[in-house]
Amino acid sequence: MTVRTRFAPSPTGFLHIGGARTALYCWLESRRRGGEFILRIEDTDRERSTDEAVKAILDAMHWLGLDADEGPFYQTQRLERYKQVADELVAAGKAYYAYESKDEIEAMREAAMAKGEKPRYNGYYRDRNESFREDPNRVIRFRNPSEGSVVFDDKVKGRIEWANSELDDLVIFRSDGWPTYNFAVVVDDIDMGITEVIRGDDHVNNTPRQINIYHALGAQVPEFAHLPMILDKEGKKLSKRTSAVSVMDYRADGFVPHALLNYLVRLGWSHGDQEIFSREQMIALFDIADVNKAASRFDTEKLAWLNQHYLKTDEPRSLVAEFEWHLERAGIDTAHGPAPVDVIVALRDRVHTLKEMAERAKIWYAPIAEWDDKAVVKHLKNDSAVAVLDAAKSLLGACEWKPEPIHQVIEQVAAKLELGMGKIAQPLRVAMTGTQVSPSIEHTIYLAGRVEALKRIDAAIAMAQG
RNA sequence: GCUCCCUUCGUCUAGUGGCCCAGGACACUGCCCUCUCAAGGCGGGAACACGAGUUCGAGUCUCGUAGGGAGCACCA
Repeated sequence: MTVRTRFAPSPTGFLHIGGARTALYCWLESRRRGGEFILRIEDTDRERSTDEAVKAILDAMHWLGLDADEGPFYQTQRLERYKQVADELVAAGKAYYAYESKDEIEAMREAAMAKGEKPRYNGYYRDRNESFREDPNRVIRFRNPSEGSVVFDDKVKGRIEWANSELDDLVIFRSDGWPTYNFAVVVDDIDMGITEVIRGDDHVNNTPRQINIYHALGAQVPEFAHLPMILDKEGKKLSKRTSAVSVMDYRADGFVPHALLNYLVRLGWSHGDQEIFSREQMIALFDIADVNKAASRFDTEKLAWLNQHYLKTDEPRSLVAEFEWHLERAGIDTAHGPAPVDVIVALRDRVHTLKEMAERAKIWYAPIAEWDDKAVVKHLKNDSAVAVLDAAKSLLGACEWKPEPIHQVIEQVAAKLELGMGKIAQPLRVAMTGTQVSPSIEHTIYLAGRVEALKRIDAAIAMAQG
């Protein structure tokens, strides 16, 4: 039987980090085993689901490169099917109509709590065999077994056993005519032939009751794998207030998809001491059975390290499109100025993100906005600065315009004036950028372009003499 | 309250009874390299939650304790 996994988000917000990792693990598990990956949108909560959220999730999945083989399927389009299955269950005596109001249910829960018991349905209609009637409170409840226990072997958590006496008769069809989550998922997973249910471990508690529904429906129970949560730096639940949670926020912050994927795959899973994984390696090596049981914390600094790793090692051309997206967002006009690919080469081992790179790239696309006074005083207002700038200017006017020849020019200036590189590079750096920090001097000059570089040297000479 | 789950350096993790006075990575830190900033190279400090038990031997098995988490909805 071919392996089929699915990612089933509810469209009530953006794709967040935890969801992205779940999607990644589902995707990897299906890819490694030559199976299929299905995307399903769980939108039965009509109040909270939105089309914008659906689009945001799809966009994020696409940006990450987690392509689905089937779907997206929408639960709202499968209402008739859920009705049909629920009716079958009622007809077979495995589910029944119940007519308590929400207030009555609430009172029931409070009474149970007061007695120190688990709040649950008291089973009033369980054996009353009431027939269908029009009633605003009409729901369908599943007749959960009252004896024995449910056992399953979770691929992450191990063996879990649950006494049926702990479970009550859950509502599978609400009074508003929509199925509930626990019912819809089971029907969907059966219909879609899902063999591996991989999801967050907040669903562990739902699993026994879902297994009972599988049994009632006479369906094969899939394998389950419940992933531990991802916490924030403080070990608290990830929340928008304390950290970036949306995948697309990470894009805006300048991370590349591969780095995020690599970070996520290592959060809760490992392969010996290996830290860096190409997509192919992830697919070949990942195994859901090797995932850790404990929750883990999201560490942006390690993500940043991985991001820089990919900025440094990826083919620069492959980063251009994403980098241009950031340049545009930073309000930079690239009509004039260096080729973005050259900027990437000059800056990639000096920044951790593409956002930072775009910020630093500004000095080559627009005039120097402000001069760092300390830099000017230290490197331009001294005995040798003017001579250095003059010498550089005349040689740069004629050399081939590439980093290597420019480097030769710098060395010639140093030799001619009998000065160390520090005395040569710093005045030129201030001339080019207005600051004392930038990439290697030959790249800094190269990126400015010959005309602009000479203009900036002239301006610096004027300043040095002024 | 009840049920279920979790617990190795600050963080992510390796470890499936002896190879572990616990290995790697991020972060931090010392030195080297160096035109600035980085990057890079070589070092350093840093952990088996606690207590019993099983065993010749326990991070690894069992049981308790403590701490953390999830769920107990006509939300997914």
